[in-house]
Amino acid sequence: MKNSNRVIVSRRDRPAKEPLSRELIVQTAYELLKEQGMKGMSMRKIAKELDTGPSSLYVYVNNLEDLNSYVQDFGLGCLILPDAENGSWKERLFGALTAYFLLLVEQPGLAEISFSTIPKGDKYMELIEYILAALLEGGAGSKSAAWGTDLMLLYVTSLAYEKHSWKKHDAAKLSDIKQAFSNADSVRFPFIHSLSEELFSGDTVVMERFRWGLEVLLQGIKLDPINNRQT
Amino acid sequence: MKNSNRVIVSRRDRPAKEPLSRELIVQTAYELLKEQGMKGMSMRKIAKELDTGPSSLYVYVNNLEDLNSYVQDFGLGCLILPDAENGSWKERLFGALTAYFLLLVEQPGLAEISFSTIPKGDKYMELIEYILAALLEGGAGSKSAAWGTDLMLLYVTSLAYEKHSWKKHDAAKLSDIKQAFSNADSVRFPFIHSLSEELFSGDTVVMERFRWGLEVLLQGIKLDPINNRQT
DNA sequence: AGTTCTTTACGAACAGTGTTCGTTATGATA
DNA sequence: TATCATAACGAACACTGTTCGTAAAGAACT
Repeated sequence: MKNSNRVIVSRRDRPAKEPLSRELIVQTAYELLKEQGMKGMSMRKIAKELDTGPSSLYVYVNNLEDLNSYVQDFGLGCLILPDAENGSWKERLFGALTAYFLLLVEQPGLAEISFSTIPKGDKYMELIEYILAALLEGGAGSKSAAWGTDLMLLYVTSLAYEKHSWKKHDAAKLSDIKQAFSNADSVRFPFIHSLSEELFSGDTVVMERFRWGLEVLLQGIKLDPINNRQT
Repeated sequence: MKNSNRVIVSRRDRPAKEPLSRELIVQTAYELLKEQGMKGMSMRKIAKELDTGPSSLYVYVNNLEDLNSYVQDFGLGCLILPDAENGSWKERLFGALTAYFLLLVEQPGLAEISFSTIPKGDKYMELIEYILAALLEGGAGSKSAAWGTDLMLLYVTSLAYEKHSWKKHDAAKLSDIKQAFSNADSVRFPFIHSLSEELFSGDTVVMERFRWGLEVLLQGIKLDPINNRQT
């Protein structure tokens, strides 16, 4: 209609543009996610990157939420779990969780996306299986192992996301909050006042605090508070 | 200009409309948050509810992030901490965290907002102070108490948010995932396969699982894995 | 070859979003 | 009564996810 006799010439610099595919879309999306976080991974920006319109993507992907799942899977592809033959069960457990945590910290977009997306990819199931196995080998009961796996993964994801979320805010506001804590009314909030250092020390020694949390969780799980609860 | 001789008649049904104020905005926003979650708490919807334009709100609030903080504080106003005189330190600790958890579960919007917003209100500081005090009374060291407080609050918020996030997805997709777990390849994922019941049981017995997690955390914190770490 | 049919591509539009700007109205003070 | 800071707000900007109708390209079949 409006431009019937238009020249059908490729609108892109590169001569033969790679045809669209879900793989290509996911890769491009992940690239944007790494660079600019979830905010930069919009349908329109992905489409622009692929030199097409946003509607073209919907051939290969149902909606953004779907794409999020695929991208999460794709990102988890970089996760390398420790060899299941070597080391004690605890070393393997901590090794896997640390690898997962480091990946989320290095790619904060992945941490971001992992919170709003229910993981259902193969790689994530491998991770669950790996941790379940380690906990069971460590002597945990069925329920403790299952709930403990959930708990540990929740911990890792939350901590990584929290770390990212705090980093997003400008340093100015952050030090404002620190000040609010150390300047806390020592009458109403005596403990916050005196422990403000410790409350924020986790910010600088991330890995130490992470490791501490793992240790806490593991010790608690091993005690199995369901079976031998001490009121 | 364009409509100079317009009739200056109140565009609203109610005759004398309450003048704007931050309080009123926050209240209205919280009402929307309770009804429709964060998605329903947009500047435009709040403005519409107050029968005005979105730009009017910016007199009393810097931006949406700011408003989120205020709304979070406002919502936390409903939190009732157990009387600090009665009961053991553990009863008070669990009482406070349970009250917080129940509030977040009853008002999922609050859980949602608590994740994207750094808490800096008075009410939240009261909560921190309360838990710090309980842990210290329970015999935790400075660092354990501080990091333990963070850990327990992170746990409560994350679990409440996770619960909400899962509920948002239609039941169809959710049972799909459950199926994916119980149908998991029993060769690649033997443990997931055999423990799929336990992995999902937390969905139905929320409070039991919540309580279990608290117990796990507390046991782990009490052991203070920093000072007596057993490699 | 010509015709049909399905898949892929994509421009335009819809209904939203947060935020800013410039102008108007209001109420208190000088 | 005149002045002036503040409050209110319409319009616009630059975004967002998603849908719809149409156009092109290929494959399959007559």
